[in-house]
Amino acid sequence: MFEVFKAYVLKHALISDDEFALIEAASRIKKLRKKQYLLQEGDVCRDHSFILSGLLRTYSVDDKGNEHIIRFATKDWWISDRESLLTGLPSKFNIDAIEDSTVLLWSAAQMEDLMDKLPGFSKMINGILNKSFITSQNRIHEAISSTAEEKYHNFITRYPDFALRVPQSMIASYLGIAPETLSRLRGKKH
Amino acid sequence: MFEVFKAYVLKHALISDDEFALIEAASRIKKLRKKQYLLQEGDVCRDHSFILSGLLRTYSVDDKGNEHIIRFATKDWWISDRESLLTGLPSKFNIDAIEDSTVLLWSAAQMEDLMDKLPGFSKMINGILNKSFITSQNRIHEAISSTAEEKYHNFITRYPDFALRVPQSMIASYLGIAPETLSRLRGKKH
DNA sequence: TTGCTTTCTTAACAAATGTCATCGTCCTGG
DNA sequence: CCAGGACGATGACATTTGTTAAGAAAGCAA
Repeated sequence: MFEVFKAYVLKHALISDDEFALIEAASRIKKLRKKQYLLQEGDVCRDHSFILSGLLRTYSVDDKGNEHIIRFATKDWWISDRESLLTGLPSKFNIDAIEDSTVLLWSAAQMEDLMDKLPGFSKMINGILNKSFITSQNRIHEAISSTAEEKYHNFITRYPDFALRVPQSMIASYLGIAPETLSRLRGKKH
Repeated sequence: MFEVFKAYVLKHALISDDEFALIEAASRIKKLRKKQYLLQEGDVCRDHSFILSGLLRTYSVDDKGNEHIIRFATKDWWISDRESLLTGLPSKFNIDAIEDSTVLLWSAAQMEDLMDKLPGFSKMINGILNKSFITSQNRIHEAISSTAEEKYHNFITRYPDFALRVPQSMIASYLGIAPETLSRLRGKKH
């Protein structure tokens, strides 16, 4: 399974076999069944996770019991609560598996160590962080400037795969609208 | 004016005087009058900017001429369009000065060079990027899970300074609501 | 299969927000 | 100093969205 990760890294950086050996030695593998938590609200997030297979989501639950999905993540994506990871404080978010999944884990300390020892790896990780930030900015832009219909259209255009693998109520949650509203939008002619 | 930047950096990293000399040599200073653009939609963003004084905003303008403010930024904050900076493609956003401002600039190439040569500086910049990403995630969370009233309340709590220096119509734009809606929310008792 | 759960749709109504227009105040540039 | 513009408040009305409830269709487990 580590091969999936290796193939991913080689798309972004030049890493030698010796370096991969270090990275692999510091990693753990974890299998998750559907609905299983990778991180639960109130716990401290201790690991960076890379998804080898499956589909996960990050979400919060409010006072009324409503779930709010911050993001979905699938093969070749990273997932964690960076805030909890950085501060060591309990997480506000849950991460769980929407489908049976497999992830690679590195503790914060291990990741820090790897990044100090392997500049190429560090540069890659920070490049990914930069792209993640850009994606976030664009999502914020969309959230404040688009109608619900536009948001939905953009979602299925940008993530056609998720649209097939995820129930519509979760898409509504991701977009910040009620599931009934999404159902109505879909019913309308364009 | 470079002293403002130096004081900021020393709060986050250990940088020697020699290193500061390098950083300063690569920088340019720019003064902006109120309403002056730092970046205009359609232009390529070429610089990382650090704000020495004043207040700026990043925003887009839609088909109907409505402005949507992605973020405000003031002294000791960085501002740029990271997407345009990374890709070299024209920016979707405008950045302009809400107050007379002064900024320090580094071109993308200069910044890259500095980060390669100065690991401590690089680590600091990436640490800031990490925090920016966390802030973005929290804003996304708020956008999809809070009412307009909660968003406004959070804004004035988190950024009391901006609430005083920025017209309410801009706050409304930042929150993604019509200025009339914000005016009504304010009119209501808490 | 059968029964249970999940998912999605639809309807009726309430609440929130947007749009358009008007008005008064402040303030600032000429 | 004055006039025009920016800013904010408010009202009337339209539109969108949330809420509650009910039911149909599909999937899943015993």
